[in-house]
Amino acid sequence: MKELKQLLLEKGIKPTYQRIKILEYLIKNHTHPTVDMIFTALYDKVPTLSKTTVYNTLDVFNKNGIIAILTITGSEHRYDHKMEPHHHFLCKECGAIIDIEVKCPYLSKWATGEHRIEEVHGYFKGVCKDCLQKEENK
Amino acid sequence: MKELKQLLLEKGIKPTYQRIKILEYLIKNHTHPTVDMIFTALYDKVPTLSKTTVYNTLDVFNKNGIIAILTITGSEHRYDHKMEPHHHFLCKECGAIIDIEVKCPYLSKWATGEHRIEEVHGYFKGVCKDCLQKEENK
DNA sequence: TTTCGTGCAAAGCATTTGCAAGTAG
DNA sequence: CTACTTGCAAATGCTTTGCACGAAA
Repeated sequence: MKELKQLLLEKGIKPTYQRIKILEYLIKNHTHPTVDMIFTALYDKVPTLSKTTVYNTLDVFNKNGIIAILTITGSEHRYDHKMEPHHHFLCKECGAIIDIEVKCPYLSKWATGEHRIEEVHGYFKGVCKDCLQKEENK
Repeated sequence: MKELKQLLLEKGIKPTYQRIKILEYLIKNHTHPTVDMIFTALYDKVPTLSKTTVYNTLDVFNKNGIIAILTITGSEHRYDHKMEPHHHFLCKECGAIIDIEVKCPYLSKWATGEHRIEEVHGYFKGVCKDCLQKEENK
């Protein structure tokens, strides 16, 4: 908890209670949540929390490079606490978003040499192994 | 024009005037347009056209594998007439979406082996070479 | 006739904006 | 005091849905 406050201060972000709680949630839950998931999960502990504040906070985090925004589903944004560079897999069956390790040296290396690349995204869609398993068991 | 009708028939899609026009637009304009761009561009020639029909048609095309849907911007869907597999680059400056050739054998090869992959997407964000040029000339 | 496609209007959601009140340094 | 943050409410924008009309087989 102490470290989170420190982490925000280092990035020049005022460590308010809401921001610490949202960051804590993102670090503990690598489920690529929506704004609504974050809001609902924290509402118990932070009863005055509003979605606007969640949006504001995520915007600040994103601009400071603490998180990445995924547009994988097409209907809402998903938020991902940045760790090692990796890609994502969306299961069309259950909706889960699963981290996929990147083994290629680096995408930008082979993809382009003329544009200035600032973000590298990659994602896949299909059916996750859990859902495949369930289908087999029917 | 004749070929477009044929192309739709082969896919089992009833070749209505609206559908042919929308397909023609997508083939002639590889600009990854929004629904609104398609609608606005065709409204002159097809005055009775509605956005609902554009949505319906794109949905049919997508389900038949004629087009791909990009969620690169996060605010609206972009539609791409499927050609060779490739990735996309979004310029944060001018909003252009530029095709990026894929030189890696195939992403799914090295990314995962457990989930059933049905779609492979990749995209980059940054500043395109045109906008970089403009900055230099200032 | 029966099915399928079209398109208007309304509804649905995620996100953004305006703004007043609160809080920290 | 001053600047920033919060959060309610309203607005915005993209997409979907309900439904009636119309065209084609």
